[in-house]
Amino acid sequence: MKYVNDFSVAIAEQLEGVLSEEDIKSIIEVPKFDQQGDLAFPCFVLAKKLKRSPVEIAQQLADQVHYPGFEKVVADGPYVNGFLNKQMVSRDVLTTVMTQDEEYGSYDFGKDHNIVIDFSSPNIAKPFSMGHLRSTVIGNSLAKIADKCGYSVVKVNHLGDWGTQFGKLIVAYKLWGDDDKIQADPIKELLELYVKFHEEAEKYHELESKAREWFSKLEAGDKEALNLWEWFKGESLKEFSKIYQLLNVEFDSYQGEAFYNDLMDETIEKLHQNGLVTTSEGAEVVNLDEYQLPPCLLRKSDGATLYATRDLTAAMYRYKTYQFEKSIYVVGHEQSLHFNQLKSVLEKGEYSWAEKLTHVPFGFILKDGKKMSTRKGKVVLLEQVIEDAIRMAKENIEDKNSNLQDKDEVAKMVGIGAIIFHDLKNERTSNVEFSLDDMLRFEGSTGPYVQYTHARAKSILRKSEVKSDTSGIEGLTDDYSWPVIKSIEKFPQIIVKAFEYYEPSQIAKYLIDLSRDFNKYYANVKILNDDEQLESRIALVRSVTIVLKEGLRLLGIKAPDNM
RNA sequence: GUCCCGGUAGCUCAGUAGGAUAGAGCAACAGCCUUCUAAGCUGUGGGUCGCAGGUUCGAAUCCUGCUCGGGACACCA
Repeated sequence: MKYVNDFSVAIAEQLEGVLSEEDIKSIIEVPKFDQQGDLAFPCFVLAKKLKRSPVEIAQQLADQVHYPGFEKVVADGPYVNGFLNKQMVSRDVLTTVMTQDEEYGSYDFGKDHNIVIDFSSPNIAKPFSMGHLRSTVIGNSLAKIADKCGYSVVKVNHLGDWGTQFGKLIVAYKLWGDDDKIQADPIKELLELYVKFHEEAEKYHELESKAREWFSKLEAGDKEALNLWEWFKGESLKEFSKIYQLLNVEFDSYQGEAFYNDLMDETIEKLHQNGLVTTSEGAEVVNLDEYQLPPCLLRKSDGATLYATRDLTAAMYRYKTYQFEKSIYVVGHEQSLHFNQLKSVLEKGEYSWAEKLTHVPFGFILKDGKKMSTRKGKVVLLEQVIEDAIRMAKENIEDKNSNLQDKDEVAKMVGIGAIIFHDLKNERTSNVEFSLDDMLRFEGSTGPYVQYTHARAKSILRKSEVKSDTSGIEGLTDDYSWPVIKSIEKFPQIIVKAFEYYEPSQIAKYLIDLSRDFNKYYANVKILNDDEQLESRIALVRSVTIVLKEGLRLLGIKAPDNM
């Protein structure tokens, strides 16, 4: 923030080169407690250099530093604490936000660069699990954040539409399948077939080899196998698109694994030319000893290609097609090794863009402390959870605001907002225990809390006569508006942080903080009071709505004006 | 066995370039709606930051060892 610059310049003036302005800037921090001021300069480093007591130095600096942007500068033990001029800063911040509106916090450092984000990527013929939800909402949010930073974003849904599971499914279908049942509820039926297959396969091992047989047929282009595959895929996509519509997620490409089938030989051939491929135990592999990694398998001893081959092919295809600056994979953290191998193979092959690949892992959703397993049918269906959330949101509306218009529309925004926010508020990499109660909570640090804060603020704006105009903003000096102002001022930095760490949770946490600050303000200050600061207070409220709405948008959540 | 994550309040988690007195939400208890939406606000209780060393003026944060939990480790994706 620019006030850090001002502070470091003011301090640098007094130090006569003992520390550079850059150094000072990097030392400056935000005090832990409000009463300690807005910016602090700890004097420990200086004490060492000057061989004097830090307390003494702080005292001297505090007496000498003067800058019109500060109300006062005081020494507090070994710290020099600066108190910003509230009137001036608040006027600046509010004017900026209202002028820039939804562009506030936007950057253009990503201009003219493409980012490919691979996310969601559900498996065909399997239900859309909570795990896929994580990939979907994280990826979707990262796409919006990257766009906010100026990048051109390509959102890729790398569908799991190929692999031996289709062999299993075909076998199961032929043995126990019922067309009518599948038509009626495809995902559920296909899942049951899949689960049944694994149950039966434990007793009758020949099922496994039958499945491999059918998958080979599929790869060879067998008519019957292909038709079944098309059918399963079509039904699955119908189901998925329902969910994407609810979550308001869109993709630029649905090129899944099957798309790369014809390019696989070419990939292996290229790697051969680079001299990377060796044969081991009948399989074609790339040795990665120098990276301290196990070898990467490209082709099984029976001639079939593997997951790694497909991902290598996809990476090459994407680089050729999009010339990406970054290629991000939002995939569960259990696949870290796979992506390390992927990157290492490309590095070894001297593909200069290998370093542009980034695996953005996330922890999984646990059930009773363990990973959920599709094979055993131990999954919680996302669609069910979404329905529950919307229904509960509706009940809340009937209960608290039954005169509301568009109840169903708002219930949808709130219910889904709760689910998405719940998923994004925690650090990506931590595993989370599945808890329906937590997901459907609308109080405390939740999406609906932020939405509610936004709706209250909007409600005030509807009641005020003040025009959306910056000329009357004089600035605010009270204690309750100050945390709100400082919070609003931080928004642009939060976006950069969220982008650099690939962490939407940074934004989610920020929105909770801002909402809390604003709710305190709301509870303690009469906003619609006709005095000379009315326009400034309204500007504050308006700025809060702008930031909350934009922040929620970056998470993929809608902000109703009324709830 | 090797490698990668993680262990902070009863529960879920913040604390990301080492800094002042350890922070929220939930749950529990006690308050606040004739005034801008109570999905809110205010207060109370609750902690050997997994354990032990080390580096430092200063460690929840960095290093080492141990321990517990999860994950990955060649023909699945």
